[in-house]
Amino acid sequence: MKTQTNPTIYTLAEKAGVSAATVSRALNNDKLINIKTRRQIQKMAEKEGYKKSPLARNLSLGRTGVIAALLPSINNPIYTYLAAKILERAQERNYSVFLNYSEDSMEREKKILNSFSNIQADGFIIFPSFSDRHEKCLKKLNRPVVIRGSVSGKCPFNAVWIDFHKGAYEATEYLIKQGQKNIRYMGFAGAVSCGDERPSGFIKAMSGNGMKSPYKNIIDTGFNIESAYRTALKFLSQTKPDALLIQSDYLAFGVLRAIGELKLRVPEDISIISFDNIEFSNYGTIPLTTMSQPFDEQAKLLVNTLLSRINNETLPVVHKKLDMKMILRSSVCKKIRNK
Amino acid sequence: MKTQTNPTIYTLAEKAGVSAATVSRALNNDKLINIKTRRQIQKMAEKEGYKKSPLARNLSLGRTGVIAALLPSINNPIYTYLAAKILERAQERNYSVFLNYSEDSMEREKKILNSFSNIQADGFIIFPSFSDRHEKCLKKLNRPVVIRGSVSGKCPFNAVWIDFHKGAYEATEYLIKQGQKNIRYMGFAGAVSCGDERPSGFIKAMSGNGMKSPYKNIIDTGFNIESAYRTALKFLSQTKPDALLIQSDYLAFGVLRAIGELKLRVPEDISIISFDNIEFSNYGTIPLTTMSQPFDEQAKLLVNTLLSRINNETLPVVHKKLDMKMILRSSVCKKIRNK
DNA sequence: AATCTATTTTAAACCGATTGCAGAAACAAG
DNA sequence: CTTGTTTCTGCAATCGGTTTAAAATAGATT
Repeated sequence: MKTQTNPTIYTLAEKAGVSAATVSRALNNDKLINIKTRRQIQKMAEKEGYKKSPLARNLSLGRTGVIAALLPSINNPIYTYLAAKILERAQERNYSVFLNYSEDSMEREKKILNSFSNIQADGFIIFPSFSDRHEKCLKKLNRPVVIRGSVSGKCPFNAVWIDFHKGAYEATEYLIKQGQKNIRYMGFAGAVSCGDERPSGFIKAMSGNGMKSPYKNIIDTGFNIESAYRTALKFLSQTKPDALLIQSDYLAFGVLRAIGELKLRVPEDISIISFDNIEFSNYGTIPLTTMSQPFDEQAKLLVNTLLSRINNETLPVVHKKLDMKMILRSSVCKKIRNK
Repeated sequence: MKTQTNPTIYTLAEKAGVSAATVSRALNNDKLINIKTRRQIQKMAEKEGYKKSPLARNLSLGRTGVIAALLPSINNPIYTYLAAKILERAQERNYSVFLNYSEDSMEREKKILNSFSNIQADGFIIFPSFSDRHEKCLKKLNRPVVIRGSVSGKCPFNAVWIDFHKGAYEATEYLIKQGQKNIRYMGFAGAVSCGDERPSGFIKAMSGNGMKSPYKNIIDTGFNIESAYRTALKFLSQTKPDALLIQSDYLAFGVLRAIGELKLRVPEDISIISFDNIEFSNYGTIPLTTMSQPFDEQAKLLVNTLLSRINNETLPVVHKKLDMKMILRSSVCKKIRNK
């Protein structure tokens, strides 16, 4: 079997007795080329197993057909789901996606952002984990960027985020309506600095219902599941709250382990609402009531605004906030109190 | 702010009063260029914010620096973990990775494999979900391929896989030693056709211990968590086995929901061992005893064999099988029987 | 037959690098 | 001063496409 070099527009041109320009145009179905010639060349290309070289094509066109995405973590499946949806949407529009994960490390995040400027993607989707001090980094990319995360009104990049404030408010209200009194919020305190508004939503709902000094009711779990487990174990062996509002389903699974070890029952002894609606939240011994974030809509929005921006850099900057939806399952119960 | 076109070796050459060839060589730190000239050009490139165009470079070099990977599913985190490790290893060696997911759909798998031949990656990592009838597809890629999955001895591609047979055998033996009698295997029956050897390992251990017609003890869950839940719910409301061996931690979470709904306790009423050691398996109300598969070693092996093959196509084909390790947690108990 | 116009096709530049080969410069030796 | 080496630099081709502007051909009009 000889090493057969792939056909190019030049070899095709020779075989067809026309010029390379004609072949190129014919393969792009350019009306400039006579329909007969076009068909004939297309058929020949098919027969010879011709494949366009994306490399050459992109060099010539000055675009890569690639968008790069920076996600915070591989462990929390929510980012995998989002990545998958982004992939899908991008592929529909003939874009490829490079994924990368910062693993909630500021250092890695910086490093990846810098490496992105060598990657020559046509645009970027960024999930920042650390405040918006990146702005200079992102500007240096010199390409359209869409941020997934809350930003201030004057942020010069497109952004899409979830109304966590409202979500937390509604979840807390719901718990209160179910008769829960002693409610705690558990989550990664560091997330607040980069715009996590869940704690403030929680506090608003709690203080609106007459709870005082609600800040004391916020417990920092750290950002990974193991630290959430340890924190919960320590906390719950001392205190027995009625209900927990947890920053993510992912962290909730850490808390659940502590609950299991302490032989507490959900929801009889303790009710739980968390955030995200990852697939796992609906399985395991106790399906979790959760505040769902819209994966499809989010991904569609991220990809669409990015691609529009890529194709027309003068488009106005868009900041879009999406709502959450409560998914009722089995981790919350009505608390009946004997006065 | 004017639209500043990026510097190229040509603009640099002009500014430095040398030829583009010299600039190119200097930037590649070619000893052919006088050390003084080299430093000077490098410094200038730095100052001008010069970035090599990967597109042009790769076209010229005839390689892309990209490897593409086809994974079966986004929902089962094990593939995300593996993807992340593959990403890491590839990045260490300056390769980028395109990910794609077949979602256990044969149609999608075919489609993606075909699209891969347009992608011009330097090599491919393929997790086949559907037997090895792809061989022609993979050959058409005309590039190095490494398969993650068991293959026959004469398979012409590199392959890395896990010794699921042995893993299942050991897990079953362990359950038997714990005094469990009525043990069932639950998993996706379709996986067998593409080389899943867990059922055979299970059967070997069971029949070696005097159990007759062990095939009846295999229950098909389908491949997703929801169907695993439904199957388990139906099955467990009729039968109460002592223990379950479950194909993956992922599916085990589906089964756990059924167990929770039926008010059974793990491990008091029913013991569980599953496979993979995903992060979630260590959390939730009951940490699962599981047969761990080596993520790091696997990813390293996949990437290394692929890259070696890319850099030297004449290397011999390697088939490598990796062992599992049992991780003891809380989902199995010793069964004490009153005769 | 000559002119004009509309339709097809092609030559050549370009995208931004790499690299073989030839030639220039620097230096040493005779 | 000439010749021979060694070291350094540049020309030009190459990778495989796209696209502008110009040339060739065909068809219509007088």
